[in-house]
Order: sequence, then structure tokens, then C-alpha cells
Amino acid sequence: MLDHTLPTILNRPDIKVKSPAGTAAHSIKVACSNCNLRELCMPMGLSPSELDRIDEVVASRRKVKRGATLFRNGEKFTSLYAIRTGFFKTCVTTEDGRNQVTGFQMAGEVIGLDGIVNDIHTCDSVALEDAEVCVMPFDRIEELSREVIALQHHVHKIMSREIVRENGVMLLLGSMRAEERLAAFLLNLMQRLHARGFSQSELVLRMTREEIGSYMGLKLETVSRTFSKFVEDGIIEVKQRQIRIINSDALRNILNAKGDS
Amino acid sequence: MLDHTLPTILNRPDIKVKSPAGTAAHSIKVACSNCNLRELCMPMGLSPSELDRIDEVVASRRKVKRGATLFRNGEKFTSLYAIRTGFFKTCVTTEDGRNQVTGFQMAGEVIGLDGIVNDIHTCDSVALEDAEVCVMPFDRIEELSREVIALQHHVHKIMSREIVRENGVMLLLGSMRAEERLAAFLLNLMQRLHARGFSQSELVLRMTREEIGSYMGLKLETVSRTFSKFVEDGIIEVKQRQIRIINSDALRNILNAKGDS
DNA sequence: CCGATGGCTTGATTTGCATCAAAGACTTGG
DNA sequence: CCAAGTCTTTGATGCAAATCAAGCCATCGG
Repeated sequence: MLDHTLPTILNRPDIKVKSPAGTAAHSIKVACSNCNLRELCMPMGLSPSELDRIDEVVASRRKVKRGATLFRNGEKFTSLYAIRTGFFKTCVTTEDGRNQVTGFQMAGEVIGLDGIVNDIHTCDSVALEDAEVCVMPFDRIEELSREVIALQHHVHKIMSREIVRENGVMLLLGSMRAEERLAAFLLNLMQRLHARGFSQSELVLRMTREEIGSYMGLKLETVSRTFSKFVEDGIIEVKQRQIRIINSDALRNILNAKGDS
Repeated sequence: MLDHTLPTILNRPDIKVKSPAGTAAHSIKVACSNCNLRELCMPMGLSPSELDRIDEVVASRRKVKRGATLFRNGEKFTSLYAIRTGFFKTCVTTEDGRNQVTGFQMAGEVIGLDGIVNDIHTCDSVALEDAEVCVMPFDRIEELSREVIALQHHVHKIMSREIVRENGVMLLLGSMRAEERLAAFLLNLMQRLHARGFSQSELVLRMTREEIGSYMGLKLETVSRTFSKFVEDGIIEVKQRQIRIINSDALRNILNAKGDS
């Protein structure tokens, strides 16, 4: 019941999919104009004729098994990917093996923007559960966004949104304490899931405590302890990866308290 | 002598400038095609005819006094700004007054990308020394980038570059210790200044210890102590804001040591 | 020239989180 | 159904950086 698979409203079984093996299948008919994620994903507020054109950006679909990578640091950049179903993390790695999760992405979000600047991906994108993405070759996006102004706007907004998101994470990592970080994390996740039609109070974490910790600049033990503290305080209930928010105002208070208990 | 004002090579006295008062002055002739920052700034690898068109993106120049803001959180977004001279910081603020520097920018770099997504700036941009920027109305950029492919590429790359930079900062804030953060900070600053024709070993910090600390997720005392430690170890010399790198390899070693001393 | 101000350094102490360690809970496959 | 592996919780201890505090140094305006 607590599950991230999209509500039936958002399902659409009418599209054939590229073979899991990964061989190209350009002939596949894929239509944004008909996609239930439209509002969240690429285009919005388009005329019917524009919508038809937008369909051209999606070359194919690709399934990614849980634990598999969509792309890796060092790989050639060719496409952006719009998530249809499933849950991803992106992470960067240093030469000395340090690893940091830089984000978690869900249905309707676009990944791969890091690759544009040098035509090489600089992070790994890993599926945290079986997933499916729309493959959008970037040269095709650029071509089309010269003609369809709404698409051009949209591409710019998506990139800007990512910049703003990262600004927020920097603020969090630079100045917040463990409780604040995790309150922000839970609220953000809830809000995004709610925008996708899920409950405002229940969620299933798709990532481990360690991955949460990596994203939040904390160790997994600290994540666990802080969740336990929230439970003690009656703010949330935790049953493994199932979380129920009892008192979301308390979380918000933690966020803008800054120590004045 | 230790100074960030651009070397004479990069000066160009041939452009009139909008009045400091801030009144519009669209008639001003401003030419990227002729700008010495061209290689660092907006367009590159263009045909002469394309270069001429690119000139259209710059509507005017604007001078910003030290301590003044170029734009503020909450202000309407209209333009991107290419820095001609001077040094900026961008910072975000939470409701509860927490403040975080999200970046330092110098000549040839573009600021304002945060405003695109909601047509509202989400951070403040403050000049750390008297500065001058090229004002590039974003609708004009979008219009022109539909026609000049090289400009379109360039805009995409600039935004992607910012995303990748922020990924790096997240890694730093999430997993590095004070010494590593400041080693990374100094190396990054040196590298960017060197690309602009300055010494590889000397620099003048344009920001306070507190601002460095804010950017790096540290308190100003920690910044100061860490610099002192570097001095003791013979890695750098510090005289107020003047820094001389004695041993940049030592800094690099600190960065990818991860504790195996 | 002097006093005020903002910025920087250094020391003493505290603290929040990391680290080390061990055991419990859930998942998976034979 | 049991064994192995992974993930999570919880406790004890240590440490890096924050905090608190004091004094120093440059700069600037009167």
C-alpha cells in the first residue's frame, strides 16, 4: 500500500518499449502528447501542434534494473533522460574514492544535465528500483527547441531549477544540523511525492540510511539515531523504510528554528 | 602588484558605459565581438557574421559599487550578467536568517541563472569590489540562441557547468574536512585566476574569512586557524588577504589524501 | 595623529557528529 | 526452513570544529 508505483491515473500501457538489452529501436512510437506525466515532465502549456512536435524529442524508452546505472562518470553524454517510473540517485566520486550522493530523482524528473558542458557525464546515475526512462537525444532537443519556443523555455527552466535545488542543498550542507537536514529531507520527499498523487503522510524510502546520509553529509548511524529521535518525539513513525509523518509542522519548526528550542 | 584588476591585455577602453545612476541606456554600443574576455565569457568559435549577431545580446553595461547588490532574492529576473571586471559573491538566505555563500564569481563568468526557473531571483549577488557587468536581457538571449546555434550551445554549457560546479561543492561540503576544503578553495581560485592571466602563486582574496567560511561550511575562526596551519607547514604565506602559494603540490596532496598521513 | 571600527588571530572549552563495536531485523537463496 | 548477507539500531568513546573570549592589526575619518 505504501508504494511509489504511480497511481493508476498515471499509468499508460499504450507504449511499446525498447528491449531491455539496450539495442536501439528508433521506430518505437512514443508520445509525450499523450503522456500522463506531461505536467511534471517536459512540456506544458503547448498548442496541439507544438505537442506533436515535442513527441520527436523522445527517441526511445529504456528500462533500468534496480542497482544498474543509467549512465556513469566518464561516459559520453548523448541524451537527457526523463524518468517514467522508478527512483534514481546520482552520485559523484573523487579520485581517492570518496563518494557523495548529489540527488534523488523520481518520475517526471530529468537527469543527465551534468553531461552537457563537456559532453561527458561527471556523475553516476543509479536506479534504486526497477525503472524506465524516456531517452531524449540532446542534439534533437537542441534542434527542436530552436523551433518550439515553449520547449526552449522549458529546457532552460529545468536547468535553472537544478541550479536552485543545488543552492538549497549547499545551504543545508553548509549550515544545518543533523535534525534540520533530515527534517528538510523528509519534507522535500513528501512534497515531491504529493505532487505525484501520493499520500502526504506516508512514504517508502527507496534508499538506504547510508545513501540518505551521503546526500545529507551525515553518517548512516546519525541518520538512524535522528530518525529514532523523531520517533521518540512523536513526529514520525518508522518501520524500516516505511515512514509515516505524524506531525509535519514539527518538522517545519525544526527547519526554521535555528536552535531557539 | 598582487591585484585582480585585469592585465592590460584584457583592458578595453573603447566602450561607453551606462550611467551609475542606473537609468537605461540602450543606445550604448557594446561589442562582444571585440571584447577581450570573449574566450572566457559568452561566445567562442564563431564565424564573423555570428559574432556580429552576438553583440545584440548585451543591452548595456552596469557598474556595481563594492558592497552593492547586482540583484537580490525576490527581485524579478530579467537578465543574465557577464562580469567584465570585479568580483562577486552569491548567497542564499533562509527565513530564519541563515546565510550561505553559494559561489564567488570573477571576470568572464555569468551570473543570474538562478532566476530563470521562476522569473524571480532566489539569491543575492553582491559585488566584493567595484565591478562592471554586461547586462544581457534573457529574452534577447533566448531569441538569438534560436538563430545562432553556437550561442544556444554556449548557454546550455554555461548552465551545465554551474550544475557540475555545484555538484563539486556538495561533495566538498558533504565529505571533506576543513583542511581539504580550504586546499580545494585555494587551488580553485588560483586556477581560475591563472586562466585570466594572473600569477599561479599569488593572489589577493577579495572576500573576508567569514565569507570563505560561509562558502566552505566553516566558521571564520576555523578558516583562520587552517590558514595558520598551512603557513606553519610552509605551504602558503599569508599577509592579511594576500596569499602566496609556496607548495601547490602539498595542497593537492591534502585534497586526495583522505587521512592516510 | 588618534581613536574607532571591522577584520583577523589565537587560546580555552564545549559539543555534535564520527567512529568503533556489537547485536538485532529483514531479505534472499539454497 | 535455515544460512548468509545486507541493512539498521543502539551504546560507548573520541575528535574536529563550533563556540566563547580576548587581544591584535589594519584602515579610515575626523
